[in-house]
Amino acid sequence: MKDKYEVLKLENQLCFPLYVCSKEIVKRYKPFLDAIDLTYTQYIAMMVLWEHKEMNVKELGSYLFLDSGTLTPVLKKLEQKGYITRKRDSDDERVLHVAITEQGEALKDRAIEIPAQIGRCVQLELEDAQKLFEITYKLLGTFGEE
Amino acid sequence: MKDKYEVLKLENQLCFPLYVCSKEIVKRYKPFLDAIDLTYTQYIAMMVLWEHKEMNVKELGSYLFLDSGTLTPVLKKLEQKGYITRKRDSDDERVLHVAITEQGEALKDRAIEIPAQIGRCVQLELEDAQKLFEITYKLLGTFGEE
DNA sequence: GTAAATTAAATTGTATACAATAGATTGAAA
DNA sequence: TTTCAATCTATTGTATACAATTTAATTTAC
Repeated sequence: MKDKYEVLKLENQLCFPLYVCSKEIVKRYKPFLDAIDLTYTQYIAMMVLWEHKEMNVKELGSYLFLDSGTLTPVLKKLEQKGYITRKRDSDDERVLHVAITEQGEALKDRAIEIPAQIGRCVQLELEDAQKLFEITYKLLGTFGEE
Repeated sequence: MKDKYEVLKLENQLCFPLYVCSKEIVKRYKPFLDAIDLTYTQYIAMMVLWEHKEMNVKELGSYLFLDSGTLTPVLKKLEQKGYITRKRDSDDERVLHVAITEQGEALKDRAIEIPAQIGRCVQLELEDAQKLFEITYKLLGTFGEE
């Protein structure tokens, strides 16, 4: 008879390899991101702003699945570096607008090679990468609902 | 013509949904792990020790993809709680052996329902879960090589 | 029109992660 | 055997994450 504790073995967990893959890939970004003086969290925040130019903290958080507790210090750093501005909404002082600066815009050209560089670091066949992308996005879609 | 910055859009990244899925699932462990007073990192360390009873920090780190910088405080916490012991190897004082205690062993019975509870929280079809497991483990296998 | 509820950010506290370094011990090489 | 290199754990410093709370502003109820 099978050990009833089989379900508690690390190798039988689904979350664990996901957690490791996430960490390991993020780690591989480091040398490339160091070159443009960004952390991974700062990088994904910049990605949203490269695309949308302007956004408040709440919206940005819903894109990134991060709350203000995480974003506030990240955005202050990006402001210090001159890549974004932070300004309160004049109609609703609770809301803080984050907007990309020229300097932040310029950073885009220095970042453009990163996705391909990471692609070369991560040894995954195209088919697997596509499937992984598909499944994780499907899962991610279930998180908003509660 | 397609925007050359397309590759920098958040929605075109593979790492991002992986990173979000990992975080969101780990978050879902919290209420269940709170009930047995473990954090996620403590939980996966205990999983290895439930299975192997005894192990040094280096080995444990290679199972968990964590270094001593992360593990040292985690293991000290588990020792405080009485779930493990930490003892230097008498032949090689550099090595620290971690071993499960009776109390740690007993915790296994309180944890045994957690995998099924998480399974009910995560809305993923069996086929997708299997595929995700397969791909992430394949990827994880490429990390050791460098 | 004002009290109560809600909302958005920020703050606080705890727990990871990890790079880099340090400290101690052991192994290897000469 | 003694010096140098390698190994293992711990420490330090930085940056997340997130729960819980706080603060300030706005909205809703009445």
